[in-house]
Amino acid sequence: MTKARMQRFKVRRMKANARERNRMHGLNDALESLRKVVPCYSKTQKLSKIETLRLAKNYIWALGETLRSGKAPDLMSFVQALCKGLSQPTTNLVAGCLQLNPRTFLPEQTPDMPAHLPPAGTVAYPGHFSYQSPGLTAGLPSPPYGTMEPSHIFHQVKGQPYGPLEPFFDGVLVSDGPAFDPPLSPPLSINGNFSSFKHEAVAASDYDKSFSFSVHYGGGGTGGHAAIYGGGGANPRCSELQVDGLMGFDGHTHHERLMNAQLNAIFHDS
DNA sequence: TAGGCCATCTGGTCCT
DNA sequence: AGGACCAGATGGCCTA
Repeated sequence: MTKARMQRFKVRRMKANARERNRMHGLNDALESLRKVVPCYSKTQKLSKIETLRLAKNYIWALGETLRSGKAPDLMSFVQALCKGLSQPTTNLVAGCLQLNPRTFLPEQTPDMPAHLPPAGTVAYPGHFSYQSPGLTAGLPSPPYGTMEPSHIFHQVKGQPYGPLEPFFDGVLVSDGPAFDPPLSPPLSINGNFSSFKHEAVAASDYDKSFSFSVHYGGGGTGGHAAIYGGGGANPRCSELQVDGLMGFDGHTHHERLMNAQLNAIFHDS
């Protein structure tokens, strides 16, 4: 290779390297944006790339499942769905963000919860207990955590310090935990997310009635997955929902229109 | 010190 | 030809 050709190669390589750097920076910027919209954003303890993607996937899935079922989940089921497949530190972070009592976070350590059968008429979250974090059994992990205050979980509820669901989580929400960072994430809330569409909270009694998410204990398996993805597809078709025009989609099926109506009944003023 | 995570470089492939 | 994308290699940093 002549000296001139070598020089041209070097220049080309430098330009390619610069482009690749910029490309990766763009990718990282997008990932940082994602970190800020998934639950448990913390400046002090940043989620890794892979954990951010996993958490985002779980978050989307859990929200979609909520939309599909048309029923508000209980907090623990929701968090356990969020934590599926996450590493122990990230699982601990999620627990810390929600200020959950880890003893109630693990199903096998909640004697007052049915350990094998979800209540009748409930929506199962199959396979969402496959990960059992040993760190959680010993108590809350050390700070720093991200934050998801109970007041943010149910922040849209009028006239309630923590929202109408708070009584349901007695013994779950930790009131005297370590000092947390100021809240950074958007509200982690089935109810909060819906209420952000509607700007109106559901009455406490309605939450009571619609609280029907449950957990499917026993390690999942193929049957459990069939339960998740059965009924015509993996995607709960949340895009079909028309919530204040944020998520419109043409081509509603009859079932989707019914679901839409059901969700409207649940999450809109009644 | 090992392992995890990350940024960067590099060469290959595909597309315009 | 040049750019975008991808995956492997490498070295640095941090933490348990």
